[in-house]
Amino acid sequence: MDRLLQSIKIGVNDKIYVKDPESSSLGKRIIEDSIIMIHDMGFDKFTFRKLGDRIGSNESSIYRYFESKHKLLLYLASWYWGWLEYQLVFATNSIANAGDKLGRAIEIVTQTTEEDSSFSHINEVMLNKIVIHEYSKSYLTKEVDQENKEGYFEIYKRLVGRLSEMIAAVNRKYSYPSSLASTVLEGSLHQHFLLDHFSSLTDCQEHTDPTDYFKNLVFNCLNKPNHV
Amino acid sequence: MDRLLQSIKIGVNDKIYVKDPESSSLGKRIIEDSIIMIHDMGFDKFTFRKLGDRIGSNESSIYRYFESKHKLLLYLASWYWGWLEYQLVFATNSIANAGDKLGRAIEIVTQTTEEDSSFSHINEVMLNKIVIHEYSKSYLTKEVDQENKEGYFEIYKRLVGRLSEMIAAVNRKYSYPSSLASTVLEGSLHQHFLLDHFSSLTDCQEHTDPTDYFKNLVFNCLNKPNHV
DNA sequence: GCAAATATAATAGTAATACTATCATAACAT
DNA sequence: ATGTTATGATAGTATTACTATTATATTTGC
Repeated sequence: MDRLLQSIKIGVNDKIYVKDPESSSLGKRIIEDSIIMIHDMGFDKFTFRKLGDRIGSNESSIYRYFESKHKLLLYLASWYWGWLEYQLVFATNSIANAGDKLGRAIEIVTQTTEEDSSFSHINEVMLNKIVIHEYSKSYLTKEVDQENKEGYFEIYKRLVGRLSEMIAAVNRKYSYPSSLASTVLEGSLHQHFLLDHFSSLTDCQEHTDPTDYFKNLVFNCLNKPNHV
Repeated sequence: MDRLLQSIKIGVNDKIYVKDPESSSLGKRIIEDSIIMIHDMGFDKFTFRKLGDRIGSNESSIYRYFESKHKLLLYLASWYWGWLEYQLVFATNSIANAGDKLGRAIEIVTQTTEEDSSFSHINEVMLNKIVIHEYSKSYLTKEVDQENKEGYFEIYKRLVGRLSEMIAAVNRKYSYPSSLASTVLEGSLHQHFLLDHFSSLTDCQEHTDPTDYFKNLVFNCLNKPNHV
């Protein structure tokens, strides 16, 4: 990706944080290092105290940015989906043919994040792995309905909506565009997880990856099996 | 389901528990009431202390059966998948035609559990909801590879394997039978979750349910779109 | 350049969690 | 009646996920 990314800002719902972490250097270190730590030790073992120790700051200062580690996870996930949405729109915007557009969209949302844009403090490669391993925990809670009402999942829902519309544009008669879009997004995370931990449960490997699988799946569902 | 269920025992890996909960009445109450409590309050807020209070037993006694609440979740999930596997085999065993067999299999694994068999202390309706809301938490951990080696996910893997073979039997040329099988099982849980909490992300409702969606999806992938 | 405002740090404290350890008692089997 | 096993009661521990308070930097306005 190019330098445009340097200047765009992902618009995370401001109710997710107490103070915008993009507004200070401490905030940026909280984001940068929490990504590394959650990636390395997992969300469950990650604590604000450990993060404070690592960045040479105090636990209480971190609470000035996020009221809980759950909110921090919501923030990281929202940022990731916003970033992916940007990639999606950027890469598909100029494609006129609906089938080509959808094919490109599936590539964007299912492929492994390979490169850190290295323009920001955010390591997208690690963040992608965090989303694969931890995203479900952000909504598999008793508070999900309340938090959904407060808009904490807006970006993700918008992304599913975009994919759903691209699916519908290819075949208006297909009955399940939203279910298929949510299956591709969630299923992609799951296939990548299986690849790492349960390889017998997936056919994806070096030569066939989740992208191939999902393109085949989606275009077969839409009765355009030879499109890509 | 019939009385056969009364006498079969689901063979959960015996490394998951310290003492077999099926071997005593306290053990059975632990299972019975933990299902109700996890269903009602969610796995995160559930504790052995609260369970002890509820069943009039002591926290320390519960630890004689399960060394952690994580192991209890693994037990409940294994039991559920074993039970579902039994349903699957029972319902599809006598079907000769590969397409019919697969269709029935998809119905079994994607439909909402509607009836408590009421032969055992286990409420399958609640357990199904627990699996929808909590199953991911049993493997989204840093210990997953170790626990996988110890066989804690055997039954689930066997179930994916069975479904995968049924898929392959319908179309030997299809390249992704395992990925598709895992997508159906995991995706079904996800669609049921969306139905409850993010209805805008699914097309499943009263008249089209996850079963319809996944039958359409699978048979389209296998190029037998008119089979069911 | 200085005071006021704001941001961050340090320290302490709390209720709950997820256990472990020890000892006592109840039930059950021979 | 005795020994064995299961369960219960109590206490204790390290950690977690915070909150509260006070002190010290740092920045900003004038």
